[in-house]
Amino acid sequence: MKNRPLADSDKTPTIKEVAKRARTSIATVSYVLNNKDRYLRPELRERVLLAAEELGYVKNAMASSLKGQRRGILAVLVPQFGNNFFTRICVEVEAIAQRAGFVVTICNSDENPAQERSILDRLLAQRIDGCILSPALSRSETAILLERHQVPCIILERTLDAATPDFDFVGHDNFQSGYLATRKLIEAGHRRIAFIGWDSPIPNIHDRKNGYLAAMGDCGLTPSDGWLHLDELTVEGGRRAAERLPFSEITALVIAHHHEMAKGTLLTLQERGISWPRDLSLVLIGTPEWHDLLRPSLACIQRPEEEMGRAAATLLLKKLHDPRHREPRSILPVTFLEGGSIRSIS
Amino acid sequence: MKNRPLADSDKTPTIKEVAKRARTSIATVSYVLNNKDRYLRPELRERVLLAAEELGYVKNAMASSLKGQRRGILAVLVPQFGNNFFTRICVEVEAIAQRAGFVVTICNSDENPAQERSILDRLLAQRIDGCILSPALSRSETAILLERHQVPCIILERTLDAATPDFDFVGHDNFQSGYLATRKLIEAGHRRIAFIGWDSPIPNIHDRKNGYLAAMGDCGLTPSDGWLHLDELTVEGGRRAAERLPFSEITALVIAHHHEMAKGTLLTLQERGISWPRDLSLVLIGTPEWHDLLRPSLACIQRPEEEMGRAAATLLLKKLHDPRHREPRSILPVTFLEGGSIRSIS
DNA sequence: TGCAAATCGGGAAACGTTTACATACTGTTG
DNA sequence: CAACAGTATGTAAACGTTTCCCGATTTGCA
Repeated sequence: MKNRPLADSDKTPTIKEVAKRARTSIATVSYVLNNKDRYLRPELRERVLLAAEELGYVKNAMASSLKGQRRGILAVLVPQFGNNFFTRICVEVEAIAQRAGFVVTICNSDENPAQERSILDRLLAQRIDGCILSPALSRSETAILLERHQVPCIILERTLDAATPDFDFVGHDNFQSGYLATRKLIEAGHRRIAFIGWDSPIPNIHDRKNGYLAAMGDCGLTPSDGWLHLDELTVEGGRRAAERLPFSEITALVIAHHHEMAKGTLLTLQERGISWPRDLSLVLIGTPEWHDLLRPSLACIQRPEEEMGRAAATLLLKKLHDPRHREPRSILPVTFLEGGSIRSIS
Repeated sequence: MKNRPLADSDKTPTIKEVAKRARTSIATVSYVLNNKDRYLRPELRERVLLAAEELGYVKNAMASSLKGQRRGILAVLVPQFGNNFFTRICVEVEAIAQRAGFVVTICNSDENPAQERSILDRLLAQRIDGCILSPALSRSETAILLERHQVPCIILERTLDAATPDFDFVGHDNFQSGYLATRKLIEAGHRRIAFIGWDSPIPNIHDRKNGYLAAMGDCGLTPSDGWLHLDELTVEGGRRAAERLPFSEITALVIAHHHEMAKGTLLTLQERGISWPRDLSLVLIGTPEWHDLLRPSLACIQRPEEEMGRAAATLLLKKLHDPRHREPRSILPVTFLEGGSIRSIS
């Protein structure tokens, strides 16, 4: 038995064919299918529904949004799709958007502004209803373009470069994460604390470093030369930074990024036989899946990915409903996750 | 300075306004913008391009696909978006689709057929150009609907239930992964090997178990009662399965799923003081980020996620170009990744 | 000079919807 | 029985493109 495509046409049927089959007009079909209230004999309504069902009719969202209807598509544009942090956020956004009847296109700019731009053009062409944007390199161009084209837009996690019009923003507290990580080590009695971070072109990433410096300063501590290393956000970068640490001087380390970079650092420590917390106490910013599988487990600064995803998505939905809706920048707090990687040396 | 929306309208301009500004017709603008070959004075062409630029014109993809053009959207519909395995595939698909000028909507059915169905309706309404589908619970309904609506469709990783028309397929070799994992343990001298897997409603998942049984059988070994445990694909499921293992009997264990389930199993082992490979040799199916961070590191069966993503995406693109294009089911092989979790007991 | 071919450009019909408006009945009321 | 409210349905104009078709101008060549 050959698998025949659709009822009696060879392409997915239109409203017109439904109308014909139900022996009525296009308009009537449209009214029924969108169940607008309109005086309609129940019998006719039934006939239309039946015809649509029999033909396997599926509304053409393009045609209907041409006439000014909602598009049905939200976009998420992130700089590192592979990074757990962003993946977790995407999962949450997708779930919420789905419940609201949208589909979500997820795009990866890969920290590349040119690529971000070309994606943006495609998204604008698609006339997406709204966008959650975490800009590559913090450039505001993309956000401004979205605004120019009146696409509701939430900036995620990364602040924009210039003094651009204040966009809606959802992020986490980078400063606090650096501060808290350092603080926890200080509270355990550490004084000689190093810091490994991303040599990033993104301004607010450096708040982690600033948090570290502030926590040190608040306790009257000054990092020596060679305690603070910034490098690439890769396994290699993590390795290089780790290799530059003066292990004889320091007793603790803040690893400011959980993704590839932390992996490089930890591998290097393991290979050099530096074990935690015996030789070095550790706090990691971010919560990789494996934080509690390592032995001893890793103390982490947990960022609220799920909450961020929810916050961004619901804020976007609100703006869809009322474009003038504004909310104060929401900078969500981080929490400290106990682990066995801190040794008390009081 | 107030941030004025667009050049001189308050909404994103249409081709008509570009035409007016360039003092020519809509038709001409369309020809220029799509650079179809048409006899056109270079001067006019310039004028059109300039006008479009000045107005910030962005083609309306909906209108243009209404007229039978390509839609510009591919879909990926997976059952576990949060699972690393699928995430890695999605990353690759997205990258390839992007290079081909598409955007990708990624949807999560969350192993829920009803949800899958409702997503499907939305995707059909969007008239997506093509779809990569990894069906929830292996039901073929979704795939059949896609075919009925003539949406090119690649089935990913999970075979469909009934003897449905043969769809294009990209997956990895589940049987081989179970077989190889077991085989490696046998080669290291183990005879009493247990297996923890997912009590799954999906048929081809059980090929891993079958691979395990076949490898045992091939070497004249028979698993005793209590060596094989299937449970939920969650941390809890992994814990429960681990707790039922007869540790006094067995010397090795195949953990058939890397995601949450493996985590539960490993945590339980750690908590009960069973260390690998001293007390128990381990092979894990799947390659979590942390496989080489654990000490000793974990021997893994590596599934070719990147390759699968690439294969599925390029196959889909080929089918877009020629809908009759067919390729044999591609079942990609797995590889063994050395690790410190196998003890030789020859 | 004449005329076909090449060059250049616009008019208008589709694509599949939504919706304002028009039309046509049926009671009910004064 | 005229008028009107209420009920029930259809007509047709948009929405923003693409592209077929046709007309007009220029060029090349006999």
